[in-house]
Amino acid sequence: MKEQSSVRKIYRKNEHFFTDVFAVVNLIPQGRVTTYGAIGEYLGGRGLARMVGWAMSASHAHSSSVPAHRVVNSSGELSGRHHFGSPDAMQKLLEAEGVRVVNDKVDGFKTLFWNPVTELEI
DNA sequence: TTGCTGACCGACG
DNA sequence: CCGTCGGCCAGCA
Repeated sequence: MKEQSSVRKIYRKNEHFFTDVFAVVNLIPQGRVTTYGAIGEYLGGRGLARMVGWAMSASHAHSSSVPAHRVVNSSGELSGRHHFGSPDAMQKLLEAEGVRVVNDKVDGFKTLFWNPVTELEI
């Protein structure tokens, strides 16, 4: 039984997806980071990572405070830094929370990684 | 409809 | 570490 696929159907052409992505991102604790894939996995299963990235680009227009800087790729790299106005804005936001960034990569990514799938367990 | 493109991911060589 | 490939899904020409 693949409950994942049934969950995924819910998000097919469903605006709800954006809202849920923003909701999860808002749950990321200060000084912690998560990944596009983890959020996608939590919401509907594998393969939604690109959708999450897509939603994040929309978060800019959403104007409400979505801590998008706490979302990095699976390698801990700041792949979305070019969408923050200036190329180093994302890094500065992270460093302001005590997250060290070296070479566009989160230092101690594994330790700081906040996984909604296991942390939320819903 | 096809065929790209994307703030992605994992496997493989 | 690097490049490639297949998978995922929405939007657009």
